Amino acid sequence: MKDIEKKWQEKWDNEKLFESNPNEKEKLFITVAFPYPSGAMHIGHGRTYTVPDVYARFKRMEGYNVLFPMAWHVTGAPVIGIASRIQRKDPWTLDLYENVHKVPKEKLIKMEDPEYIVRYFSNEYHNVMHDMGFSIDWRREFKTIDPTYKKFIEWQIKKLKDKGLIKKGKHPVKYCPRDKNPVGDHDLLEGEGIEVNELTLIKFKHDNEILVTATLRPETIIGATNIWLNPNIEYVQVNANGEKWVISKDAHHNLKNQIKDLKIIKEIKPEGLIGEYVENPFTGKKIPILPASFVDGEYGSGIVFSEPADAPADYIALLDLKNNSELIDKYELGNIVKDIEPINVCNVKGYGKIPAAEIIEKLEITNQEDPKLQEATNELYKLEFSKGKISDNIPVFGGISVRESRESFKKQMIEDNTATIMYDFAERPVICRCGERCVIKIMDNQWFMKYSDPEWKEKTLKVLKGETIIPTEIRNNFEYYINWLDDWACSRNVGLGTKLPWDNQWLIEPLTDSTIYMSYYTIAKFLRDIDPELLNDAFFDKVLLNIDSNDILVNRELVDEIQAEFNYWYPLDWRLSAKDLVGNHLSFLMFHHSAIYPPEKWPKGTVIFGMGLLEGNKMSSSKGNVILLKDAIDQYGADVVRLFLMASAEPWQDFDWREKEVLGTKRKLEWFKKFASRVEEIKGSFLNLSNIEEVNLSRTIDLWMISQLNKHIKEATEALEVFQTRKALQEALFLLKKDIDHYMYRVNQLIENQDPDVIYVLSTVLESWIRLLAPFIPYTSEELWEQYGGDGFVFNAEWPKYNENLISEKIERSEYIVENIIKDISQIQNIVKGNTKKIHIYLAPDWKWDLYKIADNIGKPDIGQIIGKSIKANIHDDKKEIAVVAKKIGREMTKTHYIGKINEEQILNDAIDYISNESGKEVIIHTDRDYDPQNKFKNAIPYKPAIFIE
RNA sequence: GCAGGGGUGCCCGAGCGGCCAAAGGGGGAGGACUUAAGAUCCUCUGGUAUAGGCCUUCGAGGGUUCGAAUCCCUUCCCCUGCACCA
Repeated sequence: MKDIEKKWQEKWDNEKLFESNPNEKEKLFITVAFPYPSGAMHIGHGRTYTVPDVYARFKRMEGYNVLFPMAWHVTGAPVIGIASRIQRKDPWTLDLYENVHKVPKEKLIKMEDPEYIVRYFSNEYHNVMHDMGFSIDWRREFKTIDPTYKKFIEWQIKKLKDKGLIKKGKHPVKYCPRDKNPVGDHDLLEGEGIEVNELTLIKFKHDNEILVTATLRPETIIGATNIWLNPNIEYVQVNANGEKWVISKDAHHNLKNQIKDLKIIKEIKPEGLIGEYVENPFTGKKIPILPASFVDGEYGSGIVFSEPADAPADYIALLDLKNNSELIDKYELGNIVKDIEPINVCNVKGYGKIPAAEIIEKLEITNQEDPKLQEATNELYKLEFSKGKISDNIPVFGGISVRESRESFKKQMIEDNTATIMYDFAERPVICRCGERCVIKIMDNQWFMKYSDPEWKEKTLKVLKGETIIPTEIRNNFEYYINWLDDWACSRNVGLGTKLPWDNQWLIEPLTDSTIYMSYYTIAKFLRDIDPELLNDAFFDKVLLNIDSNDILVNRELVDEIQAEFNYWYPLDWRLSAKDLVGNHLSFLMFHHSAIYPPEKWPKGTVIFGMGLLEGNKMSSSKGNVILLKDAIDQYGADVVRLFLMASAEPWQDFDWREKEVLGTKRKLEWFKKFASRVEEIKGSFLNLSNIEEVNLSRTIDLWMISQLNKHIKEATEALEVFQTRKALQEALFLLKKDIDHYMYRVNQLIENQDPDVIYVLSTVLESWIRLLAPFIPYTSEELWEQYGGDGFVFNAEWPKYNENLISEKIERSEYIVENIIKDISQIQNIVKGNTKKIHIYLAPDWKWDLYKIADNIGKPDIGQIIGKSIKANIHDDKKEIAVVAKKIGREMTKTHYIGKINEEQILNDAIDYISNESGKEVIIHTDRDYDPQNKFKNAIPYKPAIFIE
């Protein structure tokens, strides 16, 4: 197995079969999203890259000049994190890379260098892809940190900036203060998937300082009855742009990343504030500061205002306090507390004036420490947000939906400088892998791609409109995402990558640097030999956009050649990628193509992939639940892996790697090889497939086999055209094999006699079959092709053509009738259980065929009409019998379509030995009622002869 | 919550108005071959029936139709994505 793989790899490489250059043939350019090589390649990746390879090989056999390139996306931050974790000897990371990614120890220590990591894995990817037999033109391979590629990216980003599609702004990110880095979910020890909430900070004046409260519901400011402080946590006074804010100490830890120069002035004792009054900035009303234990110092600002009508926590805290005489006495709050009552703010169906009170009662919450409080808050929050309205008694906003009013309140208060925005995690804790508590940091001076720009969106939708999307359902997703995409932060301050040409402190974000790189493939083989310094904007303007200038530094002839190559291959015919990239990468691709290229260079098709499962569970490197592709190849062979991956699911469906089924696939492949040698064995001499002796077939079963072959070729071809690899293999391998099994079983006797027709049929099947499977199992196919006299490489062979004339419905029906008779006989024998000797088969007389035809013309089982027309046509004398048969045919016709009269007598005589063998009885065929002791002849109808067993 | 996609026989999955008791795998049962095992091939794998039939089934309920797994409505459940991350 290994030997054969090595043998063909060498031959393919030596012949440079995969190197594609412009020629007179029709071109086809196909790419898959390039991998980010931060780990070893597993079988999930194997599927991703096998699909385009199969398609590329198929299309080459169809006569296209196909370009299938590959490169490595190494820009970005993850490897930086990995490298530093390896440097830190983080046990989890070391274990992952040693045991899951199987990096040898001596290489692992070198992975303290992020560039080494991507070098190591891209190299490994390359080798595994080579072993898989992928027909990649490796001359065009590159990494996204190559100096020449960086030049291309600089050109691209400048183009977008010139077009006004990039702007400055700021954005909150999850951030680790110790690593001084933004963190993604994969960088977290705890808190994966936790969302970031936008909170409104509302400022309540207290003397010369401001108590800053945080809320998700700024509209409830109208119903604020008091402020809650937690006497058990630490508070500080900080300087915020000249204002003196009071917030919790923990809040300062987070907020100093969001507000510039947020310096602590002094510590504040919360006890001193309790019982004091502050001013509601919206209403001007004075409200008291009161103690509450539910207030979380880590969340928001560590201070909240109380709106007991709609916030269950506020409501219960108020009750708690009213009943807590100890606390009231301690702070001397008696007079203050007793007067506080909830103020109605929202109305929502199903609740009265004080929704918070009702939900607390419903969930049986008894105090502010109750964990169910969260549930109550969430439920009411969602309900009021989606269905609530501001109460009519409230001026200006009365009757407006909660959803709308929230924005108005927020906007107005921010304008009045009585509020501002902050961000916080929806839940806690969020811990970085380094062990540090994460915060939300506002990255300012960020650069953004203006994906919100309506004109750009519109143009992008045009790109989408011109594309074929497979599967078609995904088109809706694209539309949705393109419309929904907001401005995208396209600059980063850590990671590998290209710097922003006009703002050197920033790196270009990795999804932004990989949007039109498919164009780079077409010219990469030239650029690798050119000094990057010569690759200025003028060069790319000329090559990619045909904008001429005197600034081009590269030799003009070469520039022309490069430009011609780009124009030959572009636009991209197919882009393949995984589902999770629909909302970003694949949409960005459309955005950027629309912005930079003219319509004739816009992409033409996109295919979306599903995920991989392993024995029914989600595949995941970080959880160790993967099988490395390398190991799979070693264990089963590349062809088996390819075959399984292509056969078990369509590309866009999730496939499930199950060892039992992989082994089944392996057996099928072995069967195929054996079949080839079996054909030669039957022939008894050297089998030369390029020189099959023609014969004239006459037996139904031989014609049937040829018909099936052509049918399967047709179906497989049509399926492959639209990337249905599973369906294609279903036809080209499994169903065809089933038919071959059946055929060989049927002609068993003839095989022994070396019947020339059978040899012809089998040779013809084999010859087409090897070509049919060549895109899927290239090694096996080349080997068999060579062994049985194929011409040249099967790689270059012509894709098998089906002959529509050889696909015959009547032939197919004939075999169906034979099989049905055998099935019916066995069924009857099962029921009667008696001793039987002979089987009589009665064929339908001509007039019943006429009747079937009349019924078919009517088109539906309308018995009355069938009888009427039949009598009128005078097909038979006995009108009663016509009625009986019409009823029968009426029932049958929906199941068995009329396909014209066929010669049942000949068909059954052809198969009489077979039927007799299968049933173990003597078989007699009758065309009349000469011998009909049980009156069965009358049961015979077309396609369904009557049976009598005696 | 919003958006998209699904629920099919023991399991995975095809089918998306009548050839549907429902392709193809896997698993199971029986048979042929073999000293045996494996591999391979054949048959069966919803129920029932002494003549090829009948009955029940494609998440649940209702409807359209001569006819529904397939179309429409209602309902329950599951999966994926929701961004600054490749």
